[in-house]
Amino acid sequence: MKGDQDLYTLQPIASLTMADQVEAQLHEYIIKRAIRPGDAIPKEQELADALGVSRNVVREALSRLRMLGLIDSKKKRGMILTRPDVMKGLERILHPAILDEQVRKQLFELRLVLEVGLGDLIFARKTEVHLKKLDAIVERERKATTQIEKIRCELDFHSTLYEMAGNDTLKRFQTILLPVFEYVVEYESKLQHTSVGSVTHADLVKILYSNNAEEFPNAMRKHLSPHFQHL
Amino acid sequence: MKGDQDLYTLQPIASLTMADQVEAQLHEYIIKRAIRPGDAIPKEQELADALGVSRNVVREALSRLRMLGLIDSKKKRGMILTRPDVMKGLERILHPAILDEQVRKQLFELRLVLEVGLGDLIFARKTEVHLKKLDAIVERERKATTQIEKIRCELDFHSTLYEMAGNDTLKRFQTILLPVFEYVVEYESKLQHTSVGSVTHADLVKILYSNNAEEFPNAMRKHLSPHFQHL
DNA sequence: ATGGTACTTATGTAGTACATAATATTTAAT
DNA sequence: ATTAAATATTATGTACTACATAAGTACCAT
Repeated sequence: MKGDQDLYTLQPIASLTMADQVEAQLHEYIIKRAIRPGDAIPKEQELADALGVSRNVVREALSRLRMLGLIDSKKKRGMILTRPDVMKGLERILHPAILDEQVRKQLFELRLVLEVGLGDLIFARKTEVHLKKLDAIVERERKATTQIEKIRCELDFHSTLYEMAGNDTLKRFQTILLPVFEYVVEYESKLQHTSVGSVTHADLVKILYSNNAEEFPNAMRKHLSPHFQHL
Repeated sequence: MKGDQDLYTLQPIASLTMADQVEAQLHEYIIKRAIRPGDAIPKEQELADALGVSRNVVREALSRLRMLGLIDSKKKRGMILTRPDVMKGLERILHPAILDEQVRKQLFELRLVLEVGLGDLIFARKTEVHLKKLDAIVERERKATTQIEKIRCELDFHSTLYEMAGNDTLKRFQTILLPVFEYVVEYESKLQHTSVGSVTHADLVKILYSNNAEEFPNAMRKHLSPHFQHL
């Protein structure tokens, strides 16, 4: 058709609801004014009046910010800004069942990337206690008879690595991603027998006992190599 | 009304609002029923009646889910489930100014982890076009005179690496994290002159031209070593 | 001062009414 | 009869009011 090119100039109609706009404005308000956690923000009715919308709309916008952990509200105290919880939004969405197949795959790749790169944080912060814990898991895995027990050890081992990294945000991220991983692992196991990588958990622990951070990334790459094959 | 209750039995009161509970229930409803994107969900009034709350409350809950990208709503068509946008919630929160200092630091560490571990995805998906693009950036950087131009090249280079990984979720994640990085880099630059790592961008490109994925993680570690020192 | 009482205030919830836009239905026109 | 226009229908979006509830505040009595 002739007019097709012209169509590109058309932008998707904004069609933002009032609540959307109010949310955006409040967000900007918070950021621009550099409001510190603990500070109070205007009352709902004041905001409604100032913005020229109904309190209802303001509440919808505030409800979203509250969900994100940006604000907290008490009955009479009004609303105060809180330290936003970075991972809160992710928690609600990252449920394997409602994720696109492709996104699931991408999140799984993200996990591989994280674990390969995790080395330096671990080496910087590992303690004897951590290493002993890994030893125990490896030992438990060696004795494990059932498949379920082995999988549990697998999860424990890698979770402990994230713990050792001493980065709460990262650890939390991993926890949120866990169900996605399980989902993908199950899918992979149907695809082919997940051969164990040439580097075992025991090998990884040995490297961690040494102080040779250089070896870690490639060791982990080899450990995860069965998964990398699916790229 | 009656006498006082035993204080020991008092638990940290949850004090969930109706909207909170409705949100949780709707969330569960969506997941349990395995509703596929495109499917319709009941009307607001129906939900309100079924849950025994006012439509107002239902709307607050729906508003949150809509913000997360879980549902979409058109005027008459009702509401339909959509593919949730994994990163949407993060986008709104990850503004450096409102983040805890510690969280900022942790996110910056996350970036280091990501880039060190990024190698295998890049090697699996890199193309000639990508490599040429990196060449161009390195060349631009070599000729750069101002500090600003150099920093821009720095950002472009690393952004391109994420692009090469061919993982949209990951790329998006990096884009969202960018402002946080800038914030931290500025902070670091005050702390001490950010000496360039012993491995340059040109060195990294050379490795990417070769097909030796083994070298990448440690090369990147050395490249980023000035940042790692702040651990 | 201490403790209680009543008052005040801001959020939370309910309910009604209407605007708006998209669909469905009916009517009109060629 | 098929198409086009007008109309009715319906679900979301917005506004407004009213009241419940909890958390401060002030005031009072002992």
